[in-house]
Amino acid sequence: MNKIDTHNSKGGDERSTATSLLRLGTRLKLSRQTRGLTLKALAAAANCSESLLSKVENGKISPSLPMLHRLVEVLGTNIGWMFEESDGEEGIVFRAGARPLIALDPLRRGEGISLERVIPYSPGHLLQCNIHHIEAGGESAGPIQHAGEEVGYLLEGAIDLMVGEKTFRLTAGDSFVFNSELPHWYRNVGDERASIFWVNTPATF
Amino acid sequence: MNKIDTHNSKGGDERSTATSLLRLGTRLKLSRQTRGLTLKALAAAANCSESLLSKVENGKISPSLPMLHRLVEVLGTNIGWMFEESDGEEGIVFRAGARPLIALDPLRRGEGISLERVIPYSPGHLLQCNIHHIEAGGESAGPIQHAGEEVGYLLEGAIDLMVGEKTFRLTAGDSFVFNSELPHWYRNVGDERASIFWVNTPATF
DNA sequence: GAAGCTAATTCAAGTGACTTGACAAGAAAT
DNA sequence: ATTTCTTGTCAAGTCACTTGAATTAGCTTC
Repeated sequence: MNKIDTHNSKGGDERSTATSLLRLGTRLKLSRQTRGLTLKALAAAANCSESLLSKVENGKISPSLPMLHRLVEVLGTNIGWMFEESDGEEGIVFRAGARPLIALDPLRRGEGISLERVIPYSPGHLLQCNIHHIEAGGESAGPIQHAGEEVGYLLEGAIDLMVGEKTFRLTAGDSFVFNSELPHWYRNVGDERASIFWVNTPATF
Repeated sequence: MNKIDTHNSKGGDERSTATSLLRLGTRLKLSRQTRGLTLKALAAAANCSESLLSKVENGKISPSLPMLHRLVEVLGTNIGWMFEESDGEEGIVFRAGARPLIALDPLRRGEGISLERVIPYSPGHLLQCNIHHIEAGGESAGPIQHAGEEVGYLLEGAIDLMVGEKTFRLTAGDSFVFNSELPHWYRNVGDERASIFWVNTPATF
């Protein structure tokens, strides 16, 4: 029996099976998108077809365990996280070092960058918040533009932050605010890892 | 002369023309996306081709004034907004130690607390952001409730954060997120100053 | 162990949103 | 008037993702 959820269940169970499938799919999709991967890319990396992924993400089928395992491996999460119950009331506090870490796809989102998720995914959040860890020499890929506002605080290291036409050299403790419409990107200019606490409005992904 | 920007200019101007075109395009695109319209839909509403819109949004061509007028009309903005210089440019970066510091009224807001303003007060900000410095033994006054969402990160020290019915002990590096409607307050439980990087959506959401 | 089922997986074709390039129609400059 | 712009259209192309039919793998059950 390879699948996650048996279908021997009948009647009332069917529905909850369906929604849990969908939740799994949603999380997988989110993980993928956060990393800037396309279905094709992920399929290649996890050695399966795009089609399969599409169906899994949309809750049409449930992946086999080996399959799911390969997926979370590529995505850098763990299976547990995919099934964690949504954090109503709990999940207010997240401990240092216990937050999910996501490596970005170097080609699409930037070189040597990983995101530490501060706000877990669940629909209805007004804010998006990650700690960007940038290895020495790392930099974000091409400028990004979207609606909203960005605010951040440099926890450690030194970066050049480019916003609009200007470049700013930031060191630990410096902060910034700007309109997301302005194209922006950054580069680690120190010898060590730089970390930025970064918050922005709507998660218009 | 139908276009926005003349091309008689030569040399150095060309570049700025190009970027201003791109900015216009970006804003148009943003307006469209915010409204959830596709190129096709907008094209139909503004009576032009998708292709044209695509080019305008990508700064490949500049729309004629009548065209632009129809666009902003459908999008419900005005032409002026499309060209407004974004206020930003200045006031993007705030240096550690150079941010305005505000001592809270002990009676009304809390004991031994000062706020370091990260986002300057000015209308039109979507976010509110302060670093809360809490002296040893200090605590916020009675619980606060408002609409929106809060996210924070403990920069240094140790605090007890009370949200709803629960209390959490936080140390440096821990983070939290919660709905602003939940009553919340905090207390410094360490021997030294505690600092929290705190972001919230303004009540006007 | 073969027969039969069910559900995961694939391949190939389809769709929707956007882009690009070749060309037509107007204005502007000569 | 003719040449040279540039906006605008049409049709073809691309990219990311979906859908559907066909195949395959993994159990059950005889």
